[in-house]
Amino acid sequence: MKMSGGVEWSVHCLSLLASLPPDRTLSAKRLAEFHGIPAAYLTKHLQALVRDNILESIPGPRGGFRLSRATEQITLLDVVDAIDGKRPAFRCSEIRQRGPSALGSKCYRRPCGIAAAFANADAAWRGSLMNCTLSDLIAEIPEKVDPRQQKKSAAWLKKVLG
Amino acid sequence: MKMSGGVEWSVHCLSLLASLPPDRTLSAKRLAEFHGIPAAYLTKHLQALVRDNILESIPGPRGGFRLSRATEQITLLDVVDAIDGKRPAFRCSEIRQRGPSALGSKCYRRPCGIAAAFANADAAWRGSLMNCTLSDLIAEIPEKVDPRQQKKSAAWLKKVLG
DNA sequence: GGAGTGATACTCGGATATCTGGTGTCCGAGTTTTCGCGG
DNA sequence: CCGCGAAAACTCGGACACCAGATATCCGAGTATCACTCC
Repeated sequence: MKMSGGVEWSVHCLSLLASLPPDRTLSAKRLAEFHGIPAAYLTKHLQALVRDNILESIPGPRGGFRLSRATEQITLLDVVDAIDGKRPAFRCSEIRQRGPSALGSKCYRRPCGIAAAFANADAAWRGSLMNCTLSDLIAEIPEKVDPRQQKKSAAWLKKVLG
Repeated sequence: MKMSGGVEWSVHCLSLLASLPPDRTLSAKRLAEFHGIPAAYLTKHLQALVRDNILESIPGPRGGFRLSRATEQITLLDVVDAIDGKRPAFRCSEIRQRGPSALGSKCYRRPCGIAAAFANADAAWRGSLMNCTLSDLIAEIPEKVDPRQQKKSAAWLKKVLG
């Protein structure tokens, strides 16, 4: 079980986009350059974020992407749902309805106990992700990120925003 | 993000194995027949359970598989780890160490805040699975499974064990 | 009748194909900017 | 000097290859059983 690597890219990009002035944008090319990742593939994921109303895209020169909502209104769960899909990891294939001791389909109105247990775990996971907003992640940058890197990032931003 | 379908098969098989008398076994062929799933592929997953000391395998005629521990000592997390692997779904690729504003590798002793957030969610998920034992699942069978199916299962077991 | 022995049938176990989904890349549609020209 | 217009350059967006891991299968190694033979 592996989550798409695009989730990690997306969260880092959102964090960077949150640090630029209002109404300014960064193109997919710039975002990819900053993180050292392939631009074309990153674009694919950014489009998914646009579809879920997490980012806004501006076409043309001086265009690019910017946050569509306040950082407090963007949770990690939103990003995971947009990139990796909303379907749970465990999917009940109803094998209890197969085999020699199965009954008719009408006898299985109650959910399978095994599927329910995994649904609980999934809910706990989603709950944890839902409680972590982009704002929370940004708030802990000053204490967790090396000040020198913060300086370099700010300088890079100043240069490309020119 | 999708978990291996073998996890579902495994839990169902473990539940069935828990219901047979001590020192009796069921072969992979029988287990597959009961659940209506391909036997050869099921064998692959059962072998993984043997490797993690959840099942014991007996070779030869009248051989098969049986639980290696008490049902209270087998959690859903044990099964997931055995079948799907112990690696977390989110894997930090350390993209913070890449790009134009990165520093030397020695400056990243603290874990990435984003990875930490996902690690928390993963811990919540694992905690939920760890708290659900095979014994718990079996305990709720009488109230959740149609009595007719319980009858048919018992009859099938009696036949193949005969 | 009982014990020994060989063949047998059934089991697990690992090595081998196939296939879906994620990964990565490319080219086209659209829009804003910008440069040049004319008034 | 100012307004207009066309070309250009840069952007996003979706369509097209590639690759890894899961899915599915098969054949070989090993062992308890069973039948047969011999004592």
